[in-house]
Amino acid sequence: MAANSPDLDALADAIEGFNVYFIRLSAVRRLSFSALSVLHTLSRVGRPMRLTELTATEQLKQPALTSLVAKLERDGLVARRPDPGDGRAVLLSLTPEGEQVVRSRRADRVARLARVVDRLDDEERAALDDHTRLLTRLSEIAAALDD
Amino acid sequence: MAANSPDLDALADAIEGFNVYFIRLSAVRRLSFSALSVLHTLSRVGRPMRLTELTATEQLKQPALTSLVAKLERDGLVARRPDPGDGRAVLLSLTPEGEQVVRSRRADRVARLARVVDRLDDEERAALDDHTRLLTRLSEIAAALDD
DNA sequence: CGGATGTCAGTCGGACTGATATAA
DNA sequence: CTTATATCAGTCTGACTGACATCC
Repeated sequence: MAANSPDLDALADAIEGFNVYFIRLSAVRRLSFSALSVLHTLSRVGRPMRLTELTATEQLKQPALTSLVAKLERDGLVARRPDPGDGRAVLLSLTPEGEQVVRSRRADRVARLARVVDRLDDEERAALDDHTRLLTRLSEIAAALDD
Repeated sequence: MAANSPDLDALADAIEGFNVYFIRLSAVRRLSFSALSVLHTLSRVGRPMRLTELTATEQLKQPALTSLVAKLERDGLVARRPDPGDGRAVLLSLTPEGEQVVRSRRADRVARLARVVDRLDDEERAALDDHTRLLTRLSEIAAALDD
């Protein structure tokens, strides 16, 4: 390992260790991991999406998404309407209730983070925003590499 | 929001965004998420574990672990032997082949990280080890809070 | 005996593949 | 006609609950 390069093994371990804690899902309204992921993606993208578009980000095939979205629609979390410009396609968007689920999950995670950050010392806490920026940069680069 | 406190919403978003990228599993040997998680836990803990002990870290009930471990044993990735000190219990450990699976997954992730880190500028790259330390601190605190 | 550990049996949801309808 | 989008049908894996055998 080169002297001046970052320790990627240590970083990978740190990420994995942190994920073990961060991922633990407070089972919101009996929704599956995939269901929550769809809600989250719709929220993050912020505009109506097609089923096919979701197959790219979710790890599901089209038929699985069809039935998953049907369930989310029955539950009142997702709205489906035909695409006015393309008779084959369906446009999916979050209902207000669906948005509420996403917000509530985010709030849970922030509350969890707050309890952890509370235990940091002042110096560590001061470094946290830089940390956030770097993490965001890594995500952006990673997303760009996937194109 | 207080002026001198870190932006937890931004941090939560950054973590979620990064996980979207980092979690994507290269389907190793047709192993399920749960199966990989068990292998990973056994590797991380580094000593034989009971089924019951695994139910605490994995998000599975005992019967599910029984069949999952049975499958892993058939596949030669996990070894089961009776606990010499307790006739009810079974001790689970990774076989060399199981350890190889974990190593290979780690290597994949490090390689992925390397491609991303490559695109950072010098200043960002220099900050990365501090980043790792902070992330590790967060995991340790989070783990301690769960007791 | 009561509590802990693990397994067995039956059920169910969620995902896959392959085939199909409809529109671009 | 070919391609894209979505859905339907059938199957299978993986997880659950509840009952059970075994050992502390």
